[in-house]
This record gives sequence, structure tokens and C-alpha cells, in this order.
Amino acid sequence: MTRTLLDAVLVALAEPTRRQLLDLLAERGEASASTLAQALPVTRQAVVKHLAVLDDAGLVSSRRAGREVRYRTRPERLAAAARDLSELATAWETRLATIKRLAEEEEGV
Amino acid sequence: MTRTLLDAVLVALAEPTRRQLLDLLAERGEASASTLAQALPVTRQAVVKHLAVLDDAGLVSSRRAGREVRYRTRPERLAAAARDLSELATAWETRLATIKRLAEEEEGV
DNA sequence: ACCATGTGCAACTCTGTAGTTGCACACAGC
DNA sequence: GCTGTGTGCAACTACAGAGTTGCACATGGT
Repeated sequence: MTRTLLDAVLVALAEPTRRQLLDLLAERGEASASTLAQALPVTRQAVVKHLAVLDDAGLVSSRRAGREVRYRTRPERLAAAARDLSELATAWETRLATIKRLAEEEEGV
Repeated sequence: MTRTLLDAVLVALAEPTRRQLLDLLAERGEASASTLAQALPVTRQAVVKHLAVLDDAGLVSSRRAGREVRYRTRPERLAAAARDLSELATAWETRLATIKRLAEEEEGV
């Protein structure tokens, strides 16, 4: 189970500002913390912290380009998280179907 | 866009205790707050609050049975959230692919 | 060498919320 | 009727994290 990683993704996505950052990054392809901060009602430092959380969750990656650090999204990681949730949903459905079947059997006896 | 609903789901799932509650519910099919609290290191009241959050996100439903209230998971809502995230991932991928193509064209000039 | 811009680190404030306790009410069984 | 157990509501505590400010360091351009 990639349980710990999925947890990190969910925590990262639970924050509105972080989702906004991801939107901006998806839009621009690549951007620095300073540039992103200009488009948001928060300081650069706040943006840096959010990007760190997103990085821990694997949702963004960063590279140095001269004196600035550029971030970009990592769609595969989000896709993986989506798959994990989908699997979880399927597991629940199966469980509920089994319970329903058992209930009907008991009723039949 | 079911953006607001997806938000609620993400916030709900970001909490470890809430995910545990969902696990327990998926396991048992149906359970009351008091019963669930016995399996967790928190009080019934804490469980009730968490269940309220999960209910707001549409991840669980409840029904009265005599003097107790029984909760169960709603797999369709989780599945829907998974689909939304998947679509988002696809959108990012498309965007990145476009940017990459543009970069290569410019390089070609 | 100097200046402008971008980043990194640390300490601080403050709001949200997870969790608690205490008590009142509701229902099932005796 | 009384008593168990389960639920509902309200006030409170406490901690995590979102955001800030201030300053030091690094890099590119002139």
C-alpha cells in the first residue's frame, strides 16, 4: 500500500491555496515562487511553504535555473492518487454488495 | 464543475481519523458512533464530529434505527471524487504536452 | 565592485479544528 | 414507573499549520 503517499497527496490537496498554486503551475507550465506569489494574495514565503508540501506529496518538482527555482506539476502522481481512491471506492462497493447479499440470504431462511 | 463538492471530499479525506472511520465502516457495513468510538482512541463526540464532516462531503450516510444512528459508506461519491482527480491529472498532462511541443518548435526556428 | 532580484532560514502571531468534559434528552427493556 | 444505553448540544482546551516579518546569503547584469 502506498498509504503514506496517498495521505500526503490528500493533505496537500485539502488546501485551497495549494490547489490554486497547482492551477497556476498547470497553466504556466513552469514558474518560480516569487512569480506565483504575485498572482496570489499571500507572500512569497507562504507560497514557498505550500510548494514544499506539494513537493513532499510528489505533486510538483523543482529545478534551479540560475538564481531562481522553477516548479512544475507532476501529473503522474495525481493520476496515481486518483487511481488509489478509485480502488478504495471499488473495495467499498464490493464490501457493501457482500453485506447486502448476506442480509438477503438470512432473510430467505 | 463540482468543485465545491470535491473540495469537501478532499478536506474530509485529509484527516487520518476520518479515513480510519471510513475503513471501519467499509469493514462493518454499518455502525453507530458509539460503537465506532470503542475501536478508536477518541471519544464518541469526536467520532460524531468526524462523521458530520464525512456526511457533508457525501462520503457517508446515516439512518435512525431505534435509539441509535447507523452510518454507512457511499462508494459512488468516492468514485466520483476519484474521477474528478483523474480528469484534473489528464488536463495537466495535456497542458504539459502542449508546452513541450511549443518549446521544441521554437528550438527548431 | 556594485546593485537588483531571487532564494533560504528563523521566530513570531493567529485562526481553525481536533478533542475533551459535562449535562440534558430520547428510547428500549424490565 | 424506573434504569441502561445511545444520542444531541454547548463550552472549553490545546495544538497544528497558514501566514507574516526581518534579515542573511546567492546569483546575474552593468
